[in-house]
Amino acid sequence: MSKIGPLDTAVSLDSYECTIAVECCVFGFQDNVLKILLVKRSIEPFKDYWVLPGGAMNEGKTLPESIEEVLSNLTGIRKIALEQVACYSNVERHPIKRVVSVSYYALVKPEDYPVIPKNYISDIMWFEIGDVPELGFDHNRLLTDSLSKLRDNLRQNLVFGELLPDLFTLKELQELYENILGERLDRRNFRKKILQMDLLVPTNEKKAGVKGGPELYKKK
Amino acid sequence: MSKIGPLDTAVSLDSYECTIAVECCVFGFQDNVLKILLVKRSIEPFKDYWVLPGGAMNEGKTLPESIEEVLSNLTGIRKIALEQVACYSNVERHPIKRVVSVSYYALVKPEDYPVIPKNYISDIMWFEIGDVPELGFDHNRLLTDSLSKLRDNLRQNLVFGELLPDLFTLKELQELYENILGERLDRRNFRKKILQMDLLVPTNEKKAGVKGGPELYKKK
DNA sequence: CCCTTTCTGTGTATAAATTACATAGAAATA
DNA sequence: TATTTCTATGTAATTTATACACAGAAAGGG
Repeated sequence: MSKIGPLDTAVSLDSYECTIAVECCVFGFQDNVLKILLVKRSIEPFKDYWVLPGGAMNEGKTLPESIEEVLSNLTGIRKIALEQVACYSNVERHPIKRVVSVSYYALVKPEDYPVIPKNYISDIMWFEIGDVPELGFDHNRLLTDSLSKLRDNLRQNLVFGELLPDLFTLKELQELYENILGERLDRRNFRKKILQMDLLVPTNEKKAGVKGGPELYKKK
Repeated sequence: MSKIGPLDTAVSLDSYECTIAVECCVFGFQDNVLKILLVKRSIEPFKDYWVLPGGAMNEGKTLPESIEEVLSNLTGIRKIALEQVACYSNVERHPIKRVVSVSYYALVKPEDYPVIPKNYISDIMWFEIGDVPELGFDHNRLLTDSLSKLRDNLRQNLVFGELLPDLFTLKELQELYENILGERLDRRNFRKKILQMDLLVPTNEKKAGVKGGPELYKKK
């Protein structure tokens, strides 16, 4: 095989190599607000800054597999649905070395995943979306982009992953929508629209402890 | 700085590194059909296969900058609007070494860019979207994904880049839409919808050589 | 136990957006 | 100049989205 030039599709054996990182916006829904899982770094750079959980892609693993591993190591979160958002390649986005990051988002039920800071993380916490501080690296940007993508997906389909319990009322679902989209919705129109999507099944059970005795639904 | 573990956001100085490639779906519109620019490889792997133009990300350049360089070297195409599509990381997607690819798409006027095969490319050609052969690597998949994204973008906004000349008739625009979306549209409804977007300006000029004397428009 | 509160569940009228569809006029061609 | 083939345009019908009010169910307090 002769010398390989820049036009060749990335086959050059001496082509420039670079660290690839995966970062994940883990969204949760708790106390009736949309939250995001952040971790606090105990090392430089950006020591004591909050950032999105993430880490380097591993040899022999795909990006989604690497994300799963990172999240599993950190939070016990496993087997969650991930959605790829974008790829970030600014040269100076990491102060020490060149890192290209691929971001994903995931939707989980916080109560299913008790979180404990491990490794080089000094703290881990769910933040309300409105209360997110200045993050390390360019992670505010990643979060903004992920939230936009989540909103788009929610508007177009009925995708809310594991943000709700298995059984939920239509009101709970509506509040989830309102929180993510950041706008209020009409109750009757929302019910009409959601039900005619034909993706929910009524269980004929009523939610206890709530006035009016609302019906519980589950995903089809 | 102490030893750095997997949870750290890609700061480890000895973290796994990997070649990153950029691949671009360059769409053009010619002879009234949507086309895609493909190049034929003259080296292994996938020698004599058609693939999307692409190449390794360069040290010190972002991904969009790297794409620009690759395309410029190959086709003279410069300063085009790029849209990021997705990132591909299957371990075995390149038969020789691990390569993670980030794909983009671009929309150009083929007549503006005479293409000549250079470097390790033995041929270069515009293919009709319906006539694309089996491509090297996983590039059929990349192409499919880019086309989906283009369709989505076209449906939602009025984005057709440089696929048309500066001045064009509404009929030409409609045919572009029909070609990309793969469906026929009603002429009157299309005109109504497009014009009320308020993104086109009439020029009060008529296109010569065409019966009916259709008005020429340009982008606002 | 009953009264009050607060939630659920439902329908209809209106407005807005989308779709279907036909004819008269302008430019080219023979 | 007659014919062909294209452009330009409006309206009615349908579908979709929005606004809105009241009766019944469960909980809580006295």
